[in-house]
Amino acid sequence: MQIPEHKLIPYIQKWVDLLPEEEEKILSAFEPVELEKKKLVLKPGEISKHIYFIVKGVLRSYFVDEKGVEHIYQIRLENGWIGDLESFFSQNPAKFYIETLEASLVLQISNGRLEQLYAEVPKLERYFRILFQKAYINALQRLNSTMWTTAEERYQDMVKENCDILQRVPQAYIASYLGITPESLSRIRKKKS
Amino acid sequence: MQIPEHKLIPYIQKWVDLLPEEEEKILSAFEPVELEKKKLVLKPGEISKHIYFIVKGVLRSYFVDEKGVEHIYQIRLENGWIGDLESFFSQNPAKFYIETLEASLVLQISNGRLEQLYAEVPKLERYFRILFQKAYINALQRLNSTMWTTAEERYQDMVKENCDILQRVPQAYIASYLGITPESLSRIRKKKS
DNA sequence: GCAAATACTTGATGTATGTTAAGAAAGCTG
DNA sequence: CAGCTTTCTTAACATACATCAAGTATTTGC
Repeated sequence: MQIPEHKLIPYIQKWVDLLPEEEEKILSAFEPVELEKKKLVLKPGEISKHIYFIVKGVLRSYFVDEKGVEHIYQIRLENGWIGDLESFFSQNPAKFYIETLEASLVLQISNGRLEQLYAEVPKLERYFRILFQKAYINALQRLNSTMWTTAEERYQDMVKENCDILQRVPQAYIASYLGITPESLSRIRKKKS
Repeated sequence: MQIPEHKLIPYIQKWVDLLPEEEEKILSAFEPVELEKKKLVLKPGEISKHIYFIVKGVLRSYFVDEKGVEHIYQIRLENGWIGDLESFFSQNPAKFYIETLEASLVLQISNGRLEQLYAEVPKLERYFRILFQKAYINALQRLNSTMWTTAEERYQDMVKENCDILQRVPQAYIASYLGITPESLSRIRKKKS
């Protein structure tokens, strides 16, 4: 399959300069995959084989608690990465589902191939170091706001940032992502207007 | 100052193999600093100059909200890293305080020196890539438990893990770290016994 | 070893958000 | 566009945790 147009390389170049041959090596390590809407690419108990760079579409990761309630912990759009990192890097059974919310196109890479790629293009360690650094800082900020602000403030922040997610995913998913019930989010939205 | 005994190198070697000369380069980049108890090493508004590897002692990072309430978001012990990463890496004004809770000994490194060290010892990119990867996975787990379990469960989990923090820091700090008030933690503890 | 400061506990009451249940609105599909 | 399904809203009531206020225990400094 011809790799469709995407921004993987520009997004890496934001942080590290690549030689043409390095770009080549990176591109050939990723495999494009088209996914229909509502497609599960990972289920709890499986060993996560891939992480995914999203070229087009929306994916979420979530788990289901003992009562059968879904809890979404990530929603990612174009040019974002998604995966169950714990399972992918440690090759332990996954704890999460990963699923498309729209028909999507992703570039996937396996754990083994990524390790090989690190050896071929050491600069990539730097790229992923910076990526995880930023992801970590982000996760801590989200943790702070979850612990120390109301759901209402968290929702208003999302609105203020004009977050694309709001336009693209059902409200119940946004509620779960914010850590509240759909009923609560509905009430919050009512209050504002 | 002679560098006191510490486990920085063994902790790095857990993830990457170092040549003797690489160990040398790393060691010479870090500066040991002794800190008294309750010493602030960073205040909001300052640009964070260093990150710290803790040889001995306990440090916390926290912020103070508009009402003057402290919110602790990290407590770190021996062989852990602490810093305001956002400020350190972006050289933006810090949002957090960082403070010792005991007399402590840390190894500090500046942003510029760390970049230089990455150039001298590229393997370090790999070490920090893995470190941030794990920190990120951890932060997401903490986020999950904060959103979707009760404070009581979170506290009991800490007890079950036999977390060293419980023995070493005042209860009010643990409450804040768990995202609740000291009064609530006191009641949770009462219930159990 | 005593006073003062700090840390922890307890109780009464308030509030944000959850739960349950039902109905209204919107989106799909033939 | 009719009917079915999914999503969203609304209301009454429940609950975990916060807040405020006071009292008790523990630590610290002289």
